[in-house]
Amino acid sequence: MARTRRLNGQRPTLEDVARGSGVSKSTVSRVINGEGKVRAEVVERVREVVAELGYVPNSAARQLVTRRNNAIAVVASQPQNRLFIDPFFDLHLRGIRKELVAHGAQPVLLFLEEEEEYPRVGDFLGGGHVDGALLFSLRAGDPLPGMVERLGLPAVFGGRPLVRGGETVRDCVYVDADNRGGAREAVRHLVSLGRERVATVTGPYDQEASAVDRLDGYRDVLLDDAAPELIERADYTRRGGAEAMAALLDRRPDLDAVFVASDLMAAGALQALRERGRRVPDDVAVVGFDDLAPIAERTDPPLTTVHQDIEGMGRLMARLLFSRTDDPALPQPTAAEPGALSSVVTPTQLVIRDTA
Amino acid sequence: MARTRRLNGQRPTLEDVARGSGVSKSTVSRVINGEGKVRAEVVERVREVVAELGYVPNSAARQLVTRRNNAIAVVASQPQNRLFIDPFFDLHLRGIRKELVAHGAQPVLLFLEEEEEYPRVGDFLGGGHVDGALLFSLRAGDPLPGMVERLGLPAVFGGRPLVRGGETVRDCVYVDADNRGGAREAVRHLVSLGRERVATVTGPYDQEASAVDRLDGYRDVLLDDAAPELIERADYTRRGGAEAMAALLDRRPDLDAVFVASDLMAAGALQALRERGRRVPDDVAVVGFDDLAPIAERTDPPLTTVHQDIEGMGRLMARLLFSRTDDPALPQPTAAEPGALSSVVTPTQLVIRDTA
DNA sequence: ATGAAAGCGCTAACAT
DNA sequence: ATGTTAGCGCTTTCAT
Repeated sequence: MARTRRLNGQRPTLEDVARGSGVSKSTVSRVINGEGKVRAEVVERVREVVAELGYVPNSAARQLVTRRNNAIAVVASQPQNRLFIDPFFDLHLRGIRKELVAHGAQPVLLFLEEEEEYPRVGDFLGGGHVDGALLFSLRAGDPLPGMVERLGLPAVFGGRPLVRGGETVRDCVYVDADNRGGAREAVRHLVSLGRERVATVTGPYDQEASAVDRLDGYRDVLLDDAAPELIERADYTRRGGAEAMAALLDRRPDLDAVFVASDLMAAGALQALRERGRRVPDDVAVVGFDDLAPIAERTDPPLTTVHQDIEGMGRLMARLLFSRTDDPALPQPTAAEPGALSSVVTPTQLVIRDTA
Repeated sequence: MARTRRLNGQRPTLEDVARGSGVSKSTVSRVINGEGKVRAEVVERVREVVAELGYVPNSAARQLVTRRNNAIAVVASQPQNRLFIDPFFDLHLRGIRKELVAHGAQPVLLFLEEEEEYPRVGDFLGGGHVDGALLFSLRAGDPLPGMVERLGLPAVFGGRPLVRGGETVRDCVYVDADNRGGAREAVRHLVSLGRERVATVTGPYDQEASAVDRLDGYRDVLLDDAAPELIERADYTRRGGAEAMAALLDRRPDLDAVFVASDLMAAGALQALRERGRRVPDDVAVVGFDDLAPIAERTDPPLTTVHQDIEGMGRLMARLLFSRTDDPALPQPTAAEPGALSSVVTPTQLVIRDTA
């Protein structure tokens, strides 16, 4: 049965569905949005026409009046391939997506690689395409926190954003692991094993808060024993970990333990130790950080490391965001008062395997 | 200087900017969209107010009238971690993003993992959020081609979509490498080397067109010599390649060459050959497919393989899409006539290293 | 339970 | 060069 059809090649609108089913636009709208208060008979007829016409609501029109569109931006400002290589990112994103999808929100991914992409992404975020944003893997001093703040876009960060030079991010909400506490536990474990010259391979502490915090945790425990030559900075990559380990061994051939601030770097460090003929853990005890199964369980020997619930942190970010976007009455927590919504630091846990 | 400000906590609109700078909405709109025909003096004043108010255009409102919003969806329907592991995806996506960004379009990534995500993604794609879609890594029989067709959304596919059971994708536009030709060249090379029992490890030819095509290329050359026991199917993973190679060696210990349908699988195959004590290329010559630098250049020995310009294919997809979205006057090439726009098959090239 | 009408923020004729 | 006006497709009072 050929009902009213759009002949002009345009997509069908609410109006078309209304005509096709002999009711008003309001009624169709009610059916689409499942508002009840419509006779079952009418509901069915409208549904038929919707299917027949292939009608899909135009969310621009809808957003214009409701101010929402059920999409959440997930933003990562890091070179794409760095993200793809990193199992951390995979897990984190998985957690985020699960929770978003469970809430019926469409996750929309945005990658930022170049400096000049910020304005365009800013326009996108401010343009009403999304109800909120989840941002992570930011560079130090990233303009993103300031941008979402200015836009008044509800946002939650993964990892405490590291501010650089001047501009302070006022009340940005973030989810982060207890990096400092985890590092303390790792180093205390090494000390409790009787190790006396505990070195550390750090992350890029000029770039990432997690690296700063893990180094601070190391210092908390060792205090004055944390000699500068026992500390070597690397970049969270496997190769960087190997090189840093080699440098440490050159400077302090007598070191008997090392806290490596990520599993990936620890894998590199183990390799460097092997190449230098050091036995692990007999000569040198090693503790990593992250507990990424594909790495920590497969190193030789299996890695003692600090566990963090990465997927859970992703889910938490999403839940925190929803606590804001779901109730528009809630005030922006950017005000003086932090509101019901504040940052969360999740616990870590030492997982003892065979390297320490 | 305190000009007119929004006091109600809402985001500023065109109207606010107009009031603040003492001109009409139209003029502000012209300034925003850089249409010229506005006095420099006025332009400057408007720009000031825009900055002062932190005005960002609401693209929902804009989309409603222009039908465009400068965003392109990039859709991958594969388990997220499969994508992240695969260097192919990284390169492909890089090419796509580069071209999109060069055109001033915002790439918006959507991942599909579960069956039940399709409706939501369909609503998103049909909801006017994006001007077009670039889709790749589809599963066999994926509903996506049918969906975008029905929505009338301009789309270009990466890799020829494999139809399964019934529904044919009418005139879907895709970019694909000359998989069949490349495979032919690879196998011909092995034959020209004097190899007489050339086996093949195929991709999942029940799932991906590329696997079908590469197998067809192998058969094209060998004709009746392509005995069933010389053909072993795998899944484009390293482990799968190793297992398939082992199976082939069990069945035909006398094989003297193998065409492996991806570099990742070839890496696995080389390992299996080594474990079985076969020398490469002396005992068994090996040719791969893809020419992914991080793999092909680092295998031992370096891999002879079929090169395809993956990043270029990504860029091409984007360009093809723009040729459609840029000129709305152009008819949908879904009509009987293919129009100026049709699929592109890009050439491949044999890269001879040390395994054949 | 249903319809009529207003309006979300913007652009695009059409005036001037 | 600038302003006025009429919608884009939808939701949402407010009537009925």
